[in-house]
Amino acid sequence: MEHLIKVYNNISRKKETFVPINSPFVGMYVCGPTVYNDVHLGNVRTFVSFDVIYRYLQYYGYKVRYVRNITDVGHLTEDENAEDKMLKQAKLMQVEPMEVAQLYTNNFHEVLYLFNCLPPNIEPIATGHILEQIEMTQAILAAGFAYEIDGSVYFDVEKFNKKVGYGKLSGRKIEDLIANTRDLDGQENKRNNLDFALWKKANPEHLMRWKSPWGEGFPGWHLECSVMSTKYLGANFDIHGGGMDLKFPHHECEIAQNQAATHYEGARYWLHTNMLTVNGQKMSKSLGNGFLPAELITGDHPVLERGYAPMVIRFFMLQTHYSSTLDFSNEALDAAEKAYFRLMNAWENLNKLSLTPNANLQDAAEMEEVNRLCEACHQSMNDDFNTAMTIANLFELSRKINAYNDGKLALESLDEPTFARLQATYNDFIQVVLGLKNEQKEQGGKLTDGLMDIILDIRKAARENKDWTTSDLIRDRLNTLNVVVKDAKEATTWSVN
RNA sequence: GGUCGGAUGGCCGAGUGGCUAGGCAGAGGUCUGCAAAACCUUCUACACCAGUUCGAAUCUGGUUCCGACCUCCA
Repeated sequence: MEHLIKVYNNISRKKETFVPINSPFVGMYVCGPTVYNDVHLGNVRTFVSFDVIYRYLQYYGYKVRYVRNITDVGHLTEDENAEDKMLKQAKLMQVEPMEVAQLYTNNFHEVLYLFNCLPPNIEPIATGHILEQIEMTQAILAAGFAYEIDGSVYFDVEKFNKKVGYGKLSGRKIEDLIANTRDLDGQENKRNNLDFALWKKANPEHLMRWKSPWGEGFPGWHLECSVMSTKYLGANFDIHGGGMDLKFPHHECEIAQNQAATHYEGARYWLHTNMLTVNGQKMSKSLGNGFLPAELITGDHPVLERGYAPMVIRFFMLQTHYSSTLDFSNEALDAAEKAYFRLMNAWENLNKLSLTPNANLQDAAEMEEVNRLCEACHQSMNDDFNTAMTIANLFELSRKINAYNDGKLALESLDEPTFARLQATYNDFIQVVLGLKNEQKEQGGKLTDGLMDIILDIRKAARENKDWTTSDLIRDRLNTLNVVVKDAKEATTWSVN
């Protein structure tokens, strides 16, 4: 049995055994959002994926320091004015740029909380690390891999490529890049189109500006991640994550900066989550084809037939491996919703079961099967955090659990350690590792429960008298209120849909 | 054009050189006053063309189609 975690490392393009630099400590850095507007669902997917990775690494026994930044320095928009996104939004809203940042940082936190993502251990913000960014720029200048022109400092990609090598992560060759870069505004004073800004001189009207050895300006986009990962995790740490779309140029530039300043590439394992698509097209802020998490929850969007609970959406996302694209459709969400409630139902059933061990009834084959499935949950997570496979294993266990609950299989065929393992594994993987919560739970309330008891008692009496008209009337009327009544053998249960 | 990644049954989606993914939907059955739930059984697969192999959907080469990145994006 293999008990080591394997991860697909984008820098080697291979699945590798995960070996922390300083076990049991693990450092993980994930690129966070730019807080100039609402997070959309694609962002949520990435952070849910890394949330599960964070959760599993901890469950596995590692002491993880999870750092996820907030980018609150704006970067260039695609329009020809090359306007800073933070500033553009601030002007639009007629507020301070930092108010924009605060507003959408709050929104970001609320959304991730809704999706049951654990907060990172450190959430550094770019504007809180201007000094460090100036220092790293100086270090890169001192190493000879950057140059200053007119109050801006640029990374010298060509020189770096000759001496160290550029393009390892994305597999790009510098000659191809030179042939293909476009001319962008505000870049005319760079030596080479490929060069990227470490520090930009601020125009007189630019609101976000800081003093530096090169005059007033603001840091380049790629720099903050190099700086903050180095500051909180060291120059050489374990995992760096982010969306696939950050692979180039963002992460490539980060690696170059890291190497120029510290000689290390930064992280040893580079993990990228794939994109969310709508009708086969990437969901992105720029394309405007995304919906907001709130819209998906309420169903208030033209392409959505109805809303889905946050946990249903989280479950839906985890049914796919993080490295595959995930396409959104009402059909897929409906299927996921049914599956999710089945899982939750089995979970409830499991926690109602209690075993009185009986050595005479124990069945070695049955115990082996349960143990095998429990083991498989670990194995599938060890295999590059394969949540889809883990969920499949949990469904196999669900079938068992339901059979025990129904009496179709004797719970006594298990001995105590096997039953305890089943309970622990099932509870842990759903709750601790996958971070799912039971959405059904929050209904009822004392008064409702009491009223339902009365109603169902009356119905029970009717059924005992074979007064099917009355019993069916009660059930049908409750149904119109979305209350579903189920007559199981022992008792009648109800739930709100 | 360059770089990278895909193509799996009605749908969503894992995985693998020979052995059931899983979920949703469909069919049959058990249970039930009926219904629901649950359980059991079951039907649809691995883009195309070559090659390697005892054996390939899984490896190799080619073809077609699709997507991402190459400008900010998770």
